[in-house]
Amino acid sequence: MASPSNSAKKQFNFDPRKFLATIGEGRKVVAFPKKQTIFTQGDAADSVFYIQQGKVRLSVVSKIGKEATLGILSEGEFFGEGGLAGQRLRMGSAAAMTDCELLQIDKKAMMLALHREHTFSDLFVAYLLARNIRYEEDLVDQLFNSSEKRLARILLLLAHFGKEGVPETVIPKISQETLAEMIGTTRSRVSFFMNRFRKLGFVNYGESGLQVHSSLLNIVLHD
Amino acid sequence: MASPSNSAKKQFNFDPRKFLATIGEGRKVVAFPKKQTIFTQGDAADSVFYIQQGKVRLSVVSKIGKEATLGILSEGEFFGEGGLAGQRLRMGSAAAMTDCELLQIDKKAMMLALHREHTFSDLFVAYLLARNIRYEEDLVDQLFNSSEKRLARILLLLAHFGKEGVPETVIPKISQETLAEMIGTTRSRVSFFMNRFRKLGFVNYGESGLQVHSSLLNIVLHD
DNA sequence: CGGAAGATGTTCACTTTTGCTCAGAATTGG
DNA sequence: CCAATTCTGAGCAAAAGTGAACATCTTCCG
Repeated sequence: MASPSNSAKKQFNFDPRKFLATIGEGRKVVAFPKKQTIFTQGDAADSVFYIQQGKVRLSVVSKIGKEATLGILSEGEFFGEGGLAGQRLRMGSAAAMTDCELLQIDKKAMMLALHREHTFSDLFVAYLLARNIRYEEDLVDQLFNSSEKRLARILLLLAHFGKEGVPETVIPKISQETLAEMIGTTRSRVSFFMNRFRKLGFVNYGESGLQVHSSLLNIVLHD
Repeated sequence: MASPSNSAKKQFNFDPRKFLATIGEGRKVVAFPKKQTIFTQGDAADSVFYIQQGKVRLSVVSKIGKEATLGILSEGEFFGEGGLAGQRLRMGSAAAMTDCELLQIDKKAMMLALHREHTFSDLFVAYLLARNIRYEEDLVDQLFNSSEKRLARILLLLAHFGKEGVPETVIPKISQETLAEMIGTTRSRVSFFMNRFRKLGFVNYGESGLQVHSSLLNIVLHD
């Protein structure tokens, strides 16, 4: 999975941050400590965020209180862009998973910049395309696969597979609860499959966190 | 659900087709009769389509041959835009559900136009935002709801609810098979729920096709 | 250090869903 | 018009997933 910032660089060969800086008034750098809420479902949707540092979790709560996690975003990604499409209110919540440094851009300033700056517009289009692809893949995954496969896929994605063949450490702390919310199942199910994966040698709990072995791909790829 | 073309018009106040016409070389109008394949999973992804007339179904086939329907698109929507984000091959298939008139735009021409024409770029961004929102909603629906609720939601969306309070006729022909592929369940399940909905008076098979009553919303909204 | 709060591992009775199969209805194309 | 498909409604056993409970483990702090 190419991250949006990477694909933007690859295709257009420039650094997003440089162009974001040219927006001028209507933007500001904001810091959020770990666990802090950035915005909540129901807030006014009058700005867009760009992640300079850290990880952000997007989630939604259903009428009956069930929670779902839509994604975990990292450096170089945008979020909260629903307002640009006319949504008045936030349809979900965003929270800092680590200490974060974000660029908060007013909706107005963002729309002006998109209309004025070719390169910025190119960047944002590249981001939206990448995000579309990711949502589409997540949806396909939900339509096709069992919860065991969905869990395996999310673990591989979180481990940044595809960079090197080397087993890489997953984001140090991610609870089974959050994993369950991402794949749409219960925590006890996640616990059950995690133990199975461990017994089969696909993952292991090292001191530096959870390690994912590429052989886990077998679960995803098999039939 | 606002269709992309509507939201583009609402926000930017212009007609997409006018600007698409300015692309010049690198685009052509193509017609597809009902049921014809437009492109197939695995084809080279070297162009983007814009729907001028008709309805198009996007689908994906899994390794084991299961099929999923990702969406049914209408006039004013783009599809096949994955290539713009660097995808070399089509990740799914597209087929005409009705006789269609499409605008096929070369990837190169599209990227040039996006970079050159402010208004075209604005239009495309609006489309991508709308599409993102729709995918996000579909994903949330999958994460939260049972197949019964997912079916009810899809029926309401297909019936264009929100336009008038009037019960509207669903797209004349949509098989239970396709419905099943859209919500990620089996056809027999769809059959079961459709009968239940009918017995409860939420839908009925009129001579003009399937009619959806707004009371079906109760199924979606009730805990 | 010692709670308190948060994670995790496990179990278990229930529900829901799947994956068939089969037979009748509705459509479609000669 | 008939024959061949393609839909549809049903039923059922097996599989998967749910929700809640409860007993450890860990971590975090005062």
